[in-house]
Amino acid sequence: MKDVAKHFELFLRQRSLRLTRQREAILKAIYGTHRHVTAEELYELLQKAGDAKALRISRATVYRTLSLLAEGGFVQALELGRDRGTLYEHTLGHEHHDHMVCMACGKIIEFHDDELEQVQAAAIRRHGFEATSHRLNVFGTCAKCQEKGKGSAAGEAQAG
Amino acid sequence: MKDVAKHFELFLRQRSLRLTRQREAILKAIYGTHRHVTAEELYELLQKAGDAKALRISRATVYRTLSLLAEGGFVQALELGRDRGTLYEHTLGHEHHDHMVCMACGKIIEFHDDELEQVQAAAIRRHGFEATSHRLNVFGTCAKCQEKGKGSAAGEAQAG
DNA sequence: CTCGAAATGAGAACGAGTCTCAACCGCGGG
DNA sequence: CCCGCGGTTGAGACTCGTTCTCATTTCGAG
Repeated sequence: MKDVAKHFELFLRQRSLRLTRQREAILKAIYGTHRHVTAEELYELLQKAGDAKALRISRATVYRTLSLLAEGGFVQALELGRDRGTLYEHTLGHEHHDHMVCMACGKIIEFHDDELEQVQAAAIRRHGFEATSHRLNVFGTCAKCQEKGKGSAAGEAQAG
Repeated sequence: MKDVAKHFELFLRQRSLRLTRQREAILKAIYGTHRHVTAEELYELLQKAGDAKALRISRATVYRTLSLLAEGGFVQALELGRDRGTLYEHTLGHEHHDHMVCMACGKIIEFHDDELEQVQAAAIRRHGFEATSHRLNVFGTCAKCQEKGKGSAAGEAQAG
């Protein structure tokens, strides 16, 4: 986290941007949670935290900073349908991973598989495409919810 | 296409829904293009086409029908960031495929790889998850744009 | 400390998508 | 072939995530 702050400062300096209290607070906030948060959640979180230090942060600043952090690779946006807003997760200290979203309980599970990455990369290359990033989102039912659902009613959920 | 209309009629009948001229027109429109279209594009398209037949279709109906078609598995939604709206593609006659999005020219390339699918399925199963669907979106530069970019300026684009 | 430029706050604006509800019309029954 | 029930539609209001505007504040180099 100390490290991250350093990196962020450097990143800003490189682009002649300023290190403001707001930006610091936002970086700290998103690195202080292990969850996937929306801009709004982060905003509310910062409202509370900020009261103590008399530091008000507007919604606009949260959005702006989140974009900045995404550009710098400090956070990553996750888009899982237009119903919820964009979710953010911090990236430093988390290697690339994919997401499984449980349609029953809403849990988001991160996973990583080397073989999968390799096969993916190969398939993409085979098509002459040069990938800079990729996102795999899996929708379905997590282990826990499979248990729960065994006797009782069934679920729905579908698409491709 | 004739086939699809039949299937759709059946689908509606099973759910005691009605086959209206609007629904027919929308189904026909989305099966009449090979592109990925937004609800808005489809709406405009239908405005023109409808003038001839004096059939006006409202935006609401386009959205409603698109959802219905998605439920029935006739179309599939593609979400590639909040900047554009949701894209739709018809599914019947198209097996499952993933998407590569060129950040330079905006082209969307569909591809499919059996090995990839298998490895994916295995990785997911290994985590005790039961998948009902998944989406792999790859962002980068298509072969054509790689050529173009070779001598001149570079591109940006990034994320995970 | 000074000053210019970047950053912020508040709220207006935007836009994709949804909702409302009166008018409409598929479609099964008579 | 007409009737009527209730699903469907159109128009536009509405929602809500996100971006924009612009006056004011605040970094931070000198």
